[in-house]
Amino acid sequence: MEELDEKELTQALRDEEKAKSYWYILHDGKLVSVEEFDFSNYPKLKKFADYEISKRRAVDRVPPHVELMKRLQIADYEEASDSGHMRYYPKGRLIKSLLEEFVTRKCIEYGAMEVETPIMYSRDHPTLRRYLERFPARQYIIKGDKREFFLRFAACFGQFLMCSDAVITYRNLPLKIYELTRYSFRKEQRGELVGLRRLRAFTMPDMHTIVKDMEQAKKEFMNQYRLSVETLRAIGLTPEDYEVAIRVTKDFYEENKEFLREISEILKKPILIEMWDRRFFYFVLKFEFNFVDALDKASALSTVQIDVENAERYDISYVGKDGEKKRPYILHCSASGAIERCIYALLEKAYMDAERGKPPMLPVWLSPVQVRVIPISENFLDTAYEVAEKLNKRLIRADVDDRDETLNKKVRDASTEWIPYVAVIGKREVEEGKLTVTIRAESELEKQKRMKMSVEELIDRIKKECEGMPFKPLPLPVRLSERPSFR
RNA sequence: GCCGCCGUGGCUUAGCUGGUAGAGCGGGUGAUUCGUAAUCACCAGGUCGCGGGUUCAAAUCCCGCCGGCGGCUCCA
Repeated sequence: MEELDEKELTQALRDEEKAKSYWYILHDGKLVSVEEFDFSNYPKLKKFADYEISKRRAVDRVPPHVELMKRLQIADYEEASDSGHMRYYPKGRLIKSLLEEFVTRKCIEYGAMEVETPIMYSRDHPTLRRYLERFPARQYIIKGDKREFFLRFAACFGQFLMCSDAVITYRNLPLKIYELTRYSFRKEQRGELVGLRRLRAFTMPDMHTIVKDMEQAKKEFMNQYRLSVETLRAIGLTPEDYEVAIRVTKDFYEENKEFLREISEILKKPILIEMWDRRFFYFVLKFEFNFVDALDKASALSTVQIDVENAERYDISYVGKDGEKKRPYILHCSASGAIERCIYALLEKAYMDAERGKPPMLPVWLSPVQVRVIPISENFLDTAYEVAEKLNKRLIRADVDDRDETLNKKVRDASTEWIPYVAVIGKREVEEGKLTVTIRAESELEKQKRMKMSVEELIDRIKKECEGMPFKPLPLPVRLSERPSFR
């Protein structure tokens, strides 16, 4: 049994080696080989292409987000677990919850039905077995009473098995099913694991769309491309933050040049194309949005694939208008990519901002503390509590620095915590009925932007900024003195 | 998985060629009630990642393991 697995694995790897890749840049409707493309206006795309093609990377330091995730008490390594399994502190859990809720909402608004499927499956299930043989990833194996199980590495299994048993007609198509997989497991090699970028247990929003034919597949592909752009943008990652890659078989490309040109029109930026002379994965077309980090490493966030193989393998079919059973195509979509990887990207982006003199921060809707209220002295503590209470009641995460520390110290701490709004209250403020608020997003590292505003004005401002995004209450005690430090 | 570097109180770290640990931050206590980036003093806190070995003696040398990072590889 073990021996057989080994054979299958090498066979699949060999297949992979056999397919040749050709690299191009698609820009303004023209396909140019990577060697001929003028990258001078696209330094990040150049970095990305280098990373993908030459696999060249000279890095001699720990990625910046690792120190940040620890210092900001978002996440940390958990030595008692396997590598690549993190602990998330209250702030990290909050950020994850918000992202999870947001992406899930996006997919449901898009028309997906949310389901839940098991996290482990029998290794001997005939259909799954063939899938595993085809993709020799390293899985976690769990021993049951009689059978052995593997932990899922995506939601494909559960959703495909569900669809295989479902009665689906052409009227139901396109049929979208969504699951937030917490977790998906991939036993990546140890040397591949880094901070929040690459994990062995990660949270993956995974949507599958069953479509009746290639026309419908292409239409959905385009819609989901747009969905992914929107999702990342709302999360805080704009198209300037990532590079687009499209991987396609030569045949598909030749037959769909116009379609790919239309795709490239959506973001109007050059796209790295990897073309395979034959199909060796289950898909004929996929795109990825790749985040390029502070050390020039790239990793995929959103991705959509057109799967031409698994409907057959899982015996998924639909009844056509003519009453005949037909074989659909399936799209795989992760609108945001792994949630942990989104946090990694946001932290790396903030780090790169700081290098350019901009105070690093998270988007306001994701900031664990949105407003810190600092009383100038003990005399204004009660007023500070009142202000914080008012904010929290209006669904804004606010806390109060009630510690016996100097004002300077409190201001400094609020800043190193990346708190977007710091409101100071003293005699002047009480008399004027206004707060003196430091606005991080409009500050520079050396020069803070400060504004007098009423509580209502502050509320309006934050409400506007966070419009349409999910909210969760402060995950920590309001008073800093009552709050533990997790490191 | 392979190769390399690393692992000292909660955190950051000093400790040269072996003689059983020093600091800063954080924490506790007291003083201080402060107008925008670290107030002062005192106190507590360490089986030096884990397990073996060499030695009169190991944080320091050797072996194994675990964990982190980097490279190779890989990323459904």
